[in-house]
Amino acid sequence: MSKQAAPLTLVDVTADGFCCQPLAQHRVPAETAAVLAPAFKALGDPVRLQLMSMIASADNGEACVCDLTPAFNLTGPTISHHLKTLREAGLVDAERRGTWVYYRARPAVLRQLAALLTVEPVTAS
Amino acid sequence: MSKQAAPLTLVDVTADGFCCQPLAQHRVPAETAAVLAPAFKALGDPVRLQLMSMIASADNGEACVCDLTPAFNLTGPTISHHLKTLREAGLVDAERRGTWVYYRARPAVLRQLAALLTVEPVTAS
DNA sequence: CCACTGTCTTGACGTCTGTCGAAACAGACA
DNA sequence: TGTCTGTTTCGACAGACGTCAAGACAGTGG
Repeated sequence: MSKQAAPLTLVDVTADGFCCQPLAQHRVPAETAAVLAPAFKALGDPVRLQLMSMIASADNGEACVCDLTPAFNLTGPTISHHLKTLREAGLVDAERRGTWVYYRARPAVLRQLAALLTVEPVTAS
Repeated sequence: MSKQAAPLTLVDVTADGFCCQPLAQHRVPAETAAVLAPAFKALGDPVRLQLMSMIASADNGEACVCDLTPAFNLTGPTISHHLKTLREAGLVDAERRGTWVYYRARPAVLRQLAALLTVEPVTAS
């Protein structure tokens, strides 16, 4: 993992306009790559990709852990670990309301990742 | 890594229309997640993200290993390993022409990943 | 045919990751 | 207060990953 021994400073990928020249138009600088790669890495696990989708597509924009966990054949701690990974990657926010904890997606970050991957319509080689 | 012990069958993510309902609109099924997650994982390393960008943004659409390697403080084998990862994830194609090997991006796959991450403009909650 | 250059594969090493069980923590309710 | 339910943290383990050095392979040019 490319010496990411850094403390994982919870980089603020949220700030709109941080980056996101389309990857195919301008070469991504090392600094930007170091910041964005963890977000892609967080989505690089099938369980987390589904979790992210379940949270982002939830009716009221948020999903309870109690709804998420039963959807997988995994233990509570494992789901909690994956959610922590998504949280540390800046992809979701967590909020405790009474007994349950609710997770909410951060659309700005998703938009940035999408913008980075955007490719011209056809380019016709 | 979530039992991805599967042989990594070089899934044909290329076929347009394979997937890619926006992640935030419809819950991603497990099957789709299993196919797409490796692509995100491949982009989850700063070096590979830069390699991908250098290849995708290259002038004639392709980049020679001889141009890629000197851009990093890494040995040839290491770069080769990362390129193999991108290849196995279906993100790039390789072609040998004479002495040099050229890598070329696969825009269709990038478009699919971008589509998956696409979020409504603002949603205004 | 034989060197030489460029690229890839192999083998090895330390680190990180995904998973679980057990235990700790936070709120709700009686 | 005490107990119960839901969630996270801790400790541990097998397996995967990133990196390199050494060797193998492919093409070029003498």
